[in-house]
Amino acid sequence: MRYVMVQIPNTPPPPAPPRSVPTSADVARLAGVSRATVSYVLNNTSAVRISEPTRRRVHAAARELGYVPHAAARSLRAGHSRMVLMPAPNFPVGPLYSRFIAEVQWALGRLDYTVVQYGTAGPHDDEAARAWAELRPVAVLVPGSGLGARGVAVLKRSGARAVVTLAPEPVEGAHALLMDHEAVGHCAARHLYARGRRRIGVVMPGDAGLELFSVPRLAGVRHALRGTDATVTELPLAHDEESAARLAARWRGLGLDAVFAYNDEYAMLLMRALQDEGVAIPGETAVIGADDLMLGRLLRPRLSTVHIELPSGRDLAELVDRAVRDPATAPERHKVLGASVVHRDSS
Amino acid sequence: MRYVMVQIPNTPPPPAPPRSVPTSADVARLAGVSRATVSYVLNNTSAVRISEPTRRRVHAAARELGYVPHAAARSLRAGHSRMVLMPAPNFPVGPLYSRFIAEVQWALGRLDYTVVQYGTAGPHDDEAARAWAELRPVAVLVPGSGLGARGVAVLKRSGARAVVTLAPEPVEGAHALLMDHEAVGHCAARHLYARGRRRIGVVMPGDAGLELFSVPRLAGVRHALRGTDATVTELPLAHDEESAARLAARWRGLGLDAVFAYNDEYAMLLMRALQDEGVAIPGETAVIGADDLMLGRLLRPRLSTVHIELPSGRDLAELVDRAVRDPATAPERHKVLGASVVHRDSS
DNA sequence: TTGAAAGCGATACCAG
DNA sequence: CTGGTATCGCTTTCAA
Repeated sequence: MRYVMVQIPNTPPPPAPPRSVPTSADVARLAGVSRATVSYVLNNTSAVRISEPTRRRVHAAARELGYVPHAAARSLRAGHSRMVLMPAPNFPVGPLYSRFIAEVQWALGRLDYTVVQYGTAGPHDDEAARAWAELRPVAVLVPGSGLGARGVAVLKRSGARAVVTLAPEPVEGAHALLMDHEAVGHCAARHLYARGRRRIGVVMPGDAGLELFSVPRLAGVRHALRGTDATVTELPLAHDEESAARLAARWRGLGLDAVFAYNDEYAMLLMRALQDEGVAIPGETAVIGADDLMLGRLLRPRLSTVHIELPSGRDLAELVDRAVRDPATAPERHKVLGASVVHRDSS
Repeated sequence: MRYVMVQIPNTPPPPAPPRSVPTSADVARLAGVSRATVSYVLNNTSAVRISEPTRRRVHAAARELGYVPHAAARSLRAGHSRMVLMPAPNFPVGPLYSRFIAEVQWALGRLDYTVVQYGTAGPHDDEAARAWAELRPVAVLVPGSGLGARGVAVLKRSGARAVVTLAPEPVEGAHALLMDHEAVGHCAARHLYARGRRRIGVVMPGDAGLELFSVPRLAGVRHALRGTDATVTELPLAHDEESAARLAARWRGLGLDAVFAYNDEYAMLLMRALQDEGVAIPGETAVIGADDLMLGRLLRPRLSTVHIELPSGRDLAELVDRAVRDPATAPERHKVLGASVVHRDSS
């Protein structure tokens, strides 16, 4: 059963034929002054003093016409804009990440930048970079790691004074906020090892786009356990019940005594399937998630997790601002991901 | 403990001094042709035939300089753009909604529109509308209900050929996708009533921005139960454990035999608190959520929920396209929210 | 087939 | 204090 776009009858008559969009010339005409004067008045230009009556007439005319300046024309003339371009991430974003993004936007707004989300970051950002560059943003903030040195060069050549990537690996020529997801896996693995677990599973989510994080997390696990007697087993898992049930059904055969479930959502999915299968948690198998979501505290047993700390939006905004003001400085590299275990009852 | 912006040393030397941004004039000069010819070649203008050797020279020059056209200049000249502006929603979006948004973007992209997210929709959209209008979008897609007739007028006067709102209530002059959240509450209430429940609680989330949905959902519940012997009790609830525990502690005193928990996340929160308090579900109290998230199926008892159906992104994109092509038509109003109960074990 | 030139809307210099 | 005017980068007639 689908309910889609059921049109309901509407009353209002077709609107009046649209007048053409008013320009500063229209305002000038109506106010009986020149376009220059209009510009001075509406921008409060301090270098020039305009008489009060004139100002009034200009403002009145602008209001009457519903005049709104044309951003493109303005920035064309000015030769620059304060637009920060941020392509939408192409991976499913959790509450953590989306809060971070919102914070960044807000902080950049405070610094008088205009944040614009255009298009989607993805595996082919070097091509997409051309499209982004057409907008002549003063800075570009790219989540994920689809952008290479070529893309950065395109953006810089077309006037971007700062390119910042948010990804596990830095990119030549761009500032980098290094989201070190290895640390997450490292943390989780050390915790499980310390609790006496030796045969450790690592969930690899099926969700497209998540490899960006899951692969480094796995690497972190491997790294933490190198040289110990522990084993690491990859466990592909799609985000649905059937997949979880299948995995749980062959669980005992795997002989694992612990699992790092990628994040809290996958942990919940897997934990439920294991419990349905009669696997005792944490007795038979310890489970740890990541992201420290609310839902982990609501599960029974309460879910152990890796708490992830992202930088404040303000910090990132200030990095962008610094870079814009002084584009000549070498790209900064910041490690911005803090990971720490929150031990609860599932491990 | 906070890990924030730990700078790590970096090797690369400061980049070469940035040349100024190449324009089509530079390309023309390098190719030894006029700017007009450059434009013809790069835009594949069919009205004019350019010799193959010339085309080659132009393309080569463009590539060598890393030329990227200036979108603002182009649309200034053209007198219009294909930008669809979509302010980001100012309420916390669930997976349902964000998938819808992504779909819309994709579908509009297919129709050759450029979707740009700029700023945030909010309670003061009539003021924000001015800022949006500066970008001269050909269409504006506004989630939430902060935009009034005034804001719509501003946008239209500055050239927007279509304004579409996604909200419970229509706005004068704008096309409307009516998200009828009353239907959600209505559905839930009828279900609970049919299952013999009479003293019905309705969770009102504390999350800012959610009143947009919670108020209509409550109204839907009230409406469904009007004229029956059932009672409706509002239950304010913040999205944290303490708040849930407090509510659960006074639960028996409330004497409710059912609760519509706003959505699945709040339902999970409340259900856990009730279970911790020893309240039997569904025996003593029935619980129903909304949004039909995965997590509902993972809870025990499995969570009953209201499944919500949003229109396809393609449909919305086509509405926008229609409106842009023929702005004279009266605003369309569409009911776009389908609601149906998914009965599981919690009710 | 190519080039010269007008003009989109806003701003900032320089005269008056 | 205010008005003419050149200019930003690009497209598109109109002529050659």
